[in-house]
Amino acid sequence: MTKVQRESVIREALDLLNEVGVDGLTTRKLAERLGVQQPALYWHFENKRALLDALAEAMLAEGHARALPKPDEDWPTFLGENARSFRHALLAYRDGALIHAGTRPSHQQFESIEAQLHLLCEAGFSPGDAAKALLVIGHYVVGSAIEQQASDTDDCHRKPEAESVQMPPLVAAAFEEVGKALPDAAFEYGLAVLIEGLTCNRSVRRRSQVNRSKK
Amino acid sequence: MTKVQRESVIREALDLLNEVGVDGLTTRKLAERLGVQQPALYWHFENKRALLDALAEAMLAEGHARALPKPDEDWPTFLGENARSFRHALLAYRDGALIHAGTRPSHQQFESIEAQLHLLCEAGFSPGDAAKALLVIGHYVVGSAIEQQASDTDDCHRKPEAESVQMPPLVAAAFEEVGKALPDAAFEYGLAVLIEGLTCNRSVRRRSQVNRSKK
DNA sequence: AGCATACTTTATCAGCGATAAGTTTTCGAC
DNA sequence: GTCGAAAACTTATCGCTGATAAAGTATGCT
Repeated sequence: MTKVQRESVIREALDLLNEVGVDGLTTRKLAERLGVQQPALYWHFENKRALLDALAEAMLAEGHARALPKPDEDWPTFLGENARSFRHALLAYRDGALIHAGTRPSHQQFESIEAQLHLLCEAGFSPGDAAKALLVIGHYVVGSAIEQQASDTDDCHRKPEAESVQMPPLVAAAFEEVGKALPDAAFEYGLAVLIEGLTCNRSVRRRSQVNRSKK
Repeated sequence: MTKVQRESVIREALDLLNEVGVDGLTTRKLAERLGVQQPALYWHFENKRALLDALAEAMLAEGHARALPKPDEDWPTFLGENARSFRHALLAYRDGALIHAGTRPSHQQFESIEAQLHLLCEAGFSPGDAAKALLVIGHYVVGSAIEQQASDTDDCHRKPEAESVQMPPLVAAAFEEVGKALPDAAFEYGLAVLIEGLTCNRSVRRRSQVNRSKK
């Protein structure tokens, strides 16, 4: 079966990714792991971008468990759980967020998006607002995951103690308070802010819709 | 003066970036433009990453006008203007957001951050919450800019009419409503949601702080 | 047996970032 | 003015990358 080979390529690529990062993920290293010559990969994937797209899709399929709302879930908790699940999938592999960025939603994801839009529209969102809400949360998750993974990779190549000296007082205090916590704390803070903003926005919009409907 | 040359390299690199994108931005093409041999660039920049970092810094210096709050600006409008200005700077050059991502704040930016934190702390934010708020908005701006520029680059290589056929109804309706508007509409929506969430969150936190202070 | 399809190999390409070592330019001190 | 050092650039070359062409091998259907 051809599918078996293709999926084993993806598995090995994800493993390799975690060891060397996206810059070190070369077709030759991957081929060597698979006990195969490098051009053999081009039978299964048109080019490297197609391979990376497949990796992004596999990461989501593997780690993004909460793509669909549970039976009687209200929309704010679903949006939160969905964002956490999405983020978890992106962070599960080195440079995962970067690889995901720039990937268009695959056709099999359409049904998940449909269900998500359905949930929001039943709560009073217009289709456009619902789509924007999903987009906004997605952008936030991707943005914070990218920056977190970027700073994970960075770390060493900077003067270790020289920075604290020339830091202004509030920056230093903020570093103190937020630098000790896990980066998840900042993410959760932003996620709560976003969802709270959506609920506020929703009630405002409903009111103005009522006003507007009187004409 | 050595600075003159270095800055002219950056200028030409930014021009070239807009023509060919970050993947096409090679040291050879850049050197050719400058009427110089390729290794000459390594006199001014240690490696390509250093050049890209300089580009990111130059982009902000050039386009990010609202890094500091105006004299009597209230914090929600400043955060909005600041985010718009930041986004504008990232979008001014092709793949600008991607180049910016993974760049640590340069030391000259510290004073801007200090002023921003100051504004928020005077409004009642704790230093940690203020830092988280700035981080969150920054992540959102970067995330949406990256995805917007990624889809700008994409465009052509997909079946043009086949997609609308197999789209579920709500996805299609959302595409209709949000696809026609400029991508700025979605960004502005999210920005408003974020800031509204911050104001709500602020008042809640103040109340609970009052409660807690009674002990 | 024969033949097409699926898969892999060998050989090779142009292009990339980077380094080493030598050459020219610039410019201030004397 | 010239001389020497530092700055700026060139020539030559390296190892590695993604990618293609063409030839080879296995598999399985008729």
